[in-house]
Amino acid sequence: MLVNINTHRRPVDGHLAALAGERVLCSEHRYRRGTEIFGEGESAEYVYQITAGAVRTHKLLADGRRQINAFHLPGDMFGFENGTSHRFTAEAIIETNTRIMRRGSIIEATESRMGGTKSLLRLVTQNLQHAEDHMLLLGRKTALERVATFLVEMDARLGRPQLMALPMSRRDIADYLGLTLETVSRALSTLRDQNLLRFEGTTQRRIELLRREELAEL
Amino acid sequence: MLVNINTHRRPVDGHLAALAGERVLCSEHRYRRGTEIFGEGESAEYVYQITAGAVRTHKLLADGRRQINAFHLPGDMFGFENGTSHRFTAEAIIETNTRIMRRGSIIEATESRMGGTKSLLRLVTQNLQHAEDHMLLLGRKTALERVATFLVEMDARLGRPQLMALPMSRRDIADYLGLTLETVSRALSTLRDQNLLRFEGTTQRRIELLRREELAEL
DNA sequence: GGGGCTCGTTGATCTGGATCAAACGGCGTC
DNA sequence: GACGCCGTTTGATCCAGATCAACGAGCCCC
Repeated sequence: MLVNINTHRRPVDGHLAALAGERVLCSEHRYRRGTEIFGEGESAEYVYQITAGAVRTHKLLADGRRQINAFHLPGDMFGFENGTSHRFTAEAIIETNTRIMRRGSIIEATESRMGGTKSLLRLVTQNLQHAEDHMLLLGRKTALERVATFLVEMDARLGRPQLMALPMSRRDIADYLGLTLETVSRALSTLRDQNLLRFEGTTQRRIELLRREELAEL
Repeated sequence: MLVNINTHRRPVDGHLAALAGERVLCSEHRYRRGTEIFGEGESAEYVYQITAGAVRTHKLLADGRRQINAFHLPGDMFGFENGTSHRFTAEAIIETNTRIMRRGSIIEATESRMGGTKSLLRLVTQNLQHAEDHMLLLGRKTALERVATFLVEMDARLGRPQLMALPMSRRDIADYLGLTLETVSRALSTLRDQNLLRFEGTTQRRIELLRREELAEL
């Protein structure tokens, strides 16, 4: 991971900077498509916020089975850890820019600021809430429900665009939803056949949702 | 027959009380077996810490499918919320005593105390860490692996007793592991047949783990 | 003591999604 | 343009775990 780091002060905008205030050092960092941001077990020095791009965080079992915990999009923060080392691996799905700051700085900054605890707590409980919702999906939903839930989630997080351009592969989606890539592909085809969505062009990663309400009620 | 599962009481050394300091009001509350502590969607006024007993937190789908997020034992805290309402239901599995305090009080107390943010953050990230581990289990482990993981988790949390007295039913375990109760029962019988565990008496809820290492490496 | 619970185990069968396999484009390289 | 490499779709088959069903043990209440 030998990418140059430009350390400088950032203007207040977005969660991380706003939380920390002007006094705290943030630096920017760029990752190329497919590169690792940090690995499971590495020491956790920084907290990250995405300014552009997309990141996946996952855990691996010894035999290669992979579970993606979450996809992170611009504005999202990740890398909060309980102890001193990361509990999962983070990788850039596409070219990604991040803003990073030291864990310690965040805590200090938070303590010296009224209301800071509440905002910091909100960032972490947002991750927690997502994890809780995802456990329900993984434990109790069918393949079709999982894929529909995924589409609705991504649609909302991308701001309900006319055309949704997914950055991740079918395999990534499968590992996120606890399925195989074939099952994801079949579920998408089923939804297409039910006129709930449409593929734009031949690339299969651009999807237009045709009836959001019906998708959502799965 | 009422089994006392708190013989291995872990030091509750002041998580909630220490965090809050002496100034903050805590009150105690007792819940009978099977009663609801709070429901999904209710307003979230309090944070809870168990002093004795066991609690399950779950989400429900409209058709009755249930996913248990976590089992909470003495010393554990739960009820942290992002917004103003609970995202899941909490119920006492057995007779349970809790210490409760207002959300707001915790935040205030934390802010007025150096190092408080860090301890509070740890409590929440502990929940987050558990959720992340559980997603891997739900998304990518086999039935036998799930049950083995569950046993190892409970064993550790109960302080590795000679004899483990599980407070929860097979259905609770199944809804926690994303399985059916029959599959849980079969997995336990398989492990018994492999001499990895033994049922004590006829009640089936007292289990002695015979070879912890082999269980853990599943 | 007996009826009616609840809880757990075990057996038989079914099925949703995994696995194995093939084929199709798009894309980059030579 | 020909080739190989991905990523994706689609088809055929398989199987882990769900579902359906029976039964037994413990417990409560009358």
